[in-house]
Amino acid sequence: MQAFRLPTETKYRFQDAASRVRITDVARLAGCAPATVSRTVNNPDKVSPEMRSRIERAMHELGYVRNHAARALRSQRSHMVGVLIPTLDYALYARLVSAASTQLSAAGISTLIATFDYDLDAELREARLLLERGAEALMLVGECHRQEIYDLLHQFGVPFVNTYTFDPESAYPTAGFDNSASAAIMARHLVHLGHSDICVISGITEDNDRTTKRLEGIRAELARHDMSLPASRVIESPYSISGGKKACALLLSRDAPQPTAIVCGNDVLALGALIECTARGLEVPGDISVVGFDNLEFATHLNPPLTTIDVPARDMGIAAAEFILGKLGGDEVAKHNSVEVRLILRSSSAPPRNPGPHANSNS
Amino acid sequence: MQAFRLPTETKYRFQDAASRVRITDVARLAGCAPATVSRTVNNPDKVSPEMRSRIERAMHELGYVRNHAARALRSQRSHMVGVLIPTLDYALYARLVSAASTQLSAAGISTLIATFDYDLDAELREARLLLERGAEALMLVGECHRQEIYDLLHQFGVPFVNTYTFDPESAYPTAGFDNSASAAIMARHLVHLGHSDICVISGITEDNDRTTKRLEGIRAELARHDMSLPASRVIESPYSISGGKKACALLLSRDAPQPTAIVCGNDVLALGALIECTARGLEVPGDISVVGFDNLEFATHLNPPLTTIDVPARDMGIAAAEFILGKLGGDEVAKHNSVEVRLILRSSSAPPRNPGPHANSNS
DNA sequence: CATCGTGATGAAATCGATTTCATACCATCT
DNA sequence: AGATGGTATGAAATCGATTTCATCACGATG
Repeated sequence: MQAFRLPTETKYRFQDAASRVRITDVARLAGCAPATVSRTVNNPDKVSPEMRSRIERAMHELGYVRNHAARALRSQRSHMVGVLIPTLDYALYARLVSAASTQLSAAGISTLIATFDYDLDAELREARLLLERGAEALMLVGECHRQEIYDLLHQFGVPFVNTYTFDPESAYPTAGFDNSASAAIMARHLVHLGHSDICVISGITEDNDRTTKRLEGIRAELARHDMSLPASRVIESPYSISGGKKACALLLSRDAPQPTAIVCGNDVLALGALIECTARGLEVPGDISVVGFDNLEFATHLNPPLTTIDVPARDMGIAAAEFILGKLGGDEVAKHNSVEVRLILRSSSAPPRNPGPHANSNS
Repeated sequence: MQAFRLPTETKYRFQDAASRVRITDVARLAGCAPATVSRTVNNPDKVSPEMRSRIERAMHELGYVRNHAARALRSQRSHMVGVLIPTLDYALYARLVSAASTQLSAAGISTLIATFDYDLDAELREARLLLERGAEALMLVGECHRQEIYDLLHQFGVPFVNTYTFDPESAYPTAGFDNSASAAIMARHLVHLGHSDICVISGITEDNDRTTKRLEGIRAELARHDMSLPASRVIESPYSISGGKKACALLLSRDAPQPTAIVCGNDVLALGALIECTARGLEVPGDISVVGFDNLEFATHLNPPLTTIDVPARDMGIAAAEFILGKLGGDEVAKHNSVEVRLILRSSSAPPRNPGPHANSNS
């Protein structure tokens, strides 16, 4: 019985559909060798015009579509890059990926995406998977990754870039901004307004160099003005509105003197803090200033509008994509690329009722 | 033995890195045939325990990573699915993708992402690219696509699902909700409150079945109450705050009697409308009701909090992923899957000053 | 005791395009 | 005329894993 099983004809329609048009089919119809078809696809000017048009007609007639796996296997080029981000469920990350993906697509490169929800072990697993899938380069977020990721990247000889961070001193390419300096700008703003009792609601700093550096930046700036930031004035919270509310409540209910300003790790936390302050009958910015980070879309429309730091996620995505494209193209590319963050002054920050020693009229 | 390895040793480190460990290297070290290594990777229980552990040790020692292209070529399985969305720069799409990607990843499937910025021709190009890359299935948004996409999908025998829509009558699988019915719910809500002068700020309806259906749903519901929706009471606008403001300004400045309620295509437009109304000294909802769609995170925190329709994007992503996984696994799967939208009553909607004939106390 | 079935393994074919190398042709130059 | 070079094309090797088919050993069965 095996003997006469009619080859593929009688099998599932799956097979049927799967037996797609191959390059040899095109070659046969066009009356040439597969190599010539390949050339018209990849190096059109190496083929004579008549032959080319004949082949193009054949391709069109048969509805030929290249087989990527075969192509990738032989040419060792996958035309795909991997993007590895904590989550897509945060506007700036989504925008970063969006911009990068669009940029890459214009260069004929597809984007493989993977998220790891801030779990570095998951990140490692996904990285391995992306490399296995043949990603020619990787876009990461931040500098803090499992050492194995760096090892793998090295072993595979795959270029990559750490986004959301900028550090000319780093051994690894970066594309982003200096988290420490940016947070310091905000701290300085508050100090200049005359605040001396400053609290911080930070994002979770464990395994996260961006949040860690922002906190460091604030601490350093305060130290520069002879102010300290004791542990009791800092609370870490996941990036959520309710987290911001809870953290704010905790800070406000402590014995310590009431803070006159709260620096939040991002706008979402700031929104939570704002809500909590309002609920407690505190006026913002009259009784207390609240500032954020990221300049999310809603920040302008809050009541009061939120003072924050604008992070140009789109530019970052483009910069990262350009870096990767350059690397893949074998160009000389700057190892570190920065995008510009800006302090956005709105009305959620103002001088405290009793300005401190560093108060500054022009801030 | 070093002597033998001269070739690769002395080449560029790039080459070095590129000449990755292959299955034959593992086989050699483990003293078996490549086939056996392949089996331990893909069908561990077809290999004896001793052999398996020997091979696993060898793989680990050499840092073996499968070559996806070869694997895909031979097995005709890419373990990748494509996701084709208008933009990642909209919270619900990002969330949809995020959820789907996570779900797929858990099943060992990677996500290829492509965006087309609402340009159907770009969508077609990207679809072709995704299929060329070997996507085993496609996740689309809406039902309105170039016919060629459906043709290609058919030709390739690739399963797909249209998300963001639910229509048991559709010839193509859907995973989402009934846009028409959902918008009708909102219209009904306003009618029950007693509104009779209702305007609509719709998303762009060209090439977009979701926006088109929402508008139809509103129109149908109004008709059910003997109310019409003349063209002069509808403005289309891209999904942006400024678009919402402009559209709202236009509606309010027309000769027609002032509307008592504005239905917006999404929360972003509603926010714009809200801002415009406030700027004109209109009280919401006292003078005019404004309602949105999507229940974006900020909607609760607006002033006044926005009445809207909650769209469970995460559930949709999961449903779509499950559908695709089922299809790929050869399971029986329901062709159409719906997720539940809910009317979220907040304080941006209220009865008009002079309730119309359909006013209803319990709404 | 011959036979059969079963499970573990190996040898070799295979997936579909790219790429190297060879060839044929024609034009140009000495 | 002969040497040279460039261009268009074809034949065949190749990428690295999977899969089919064959083989072998071993225990069970009639």
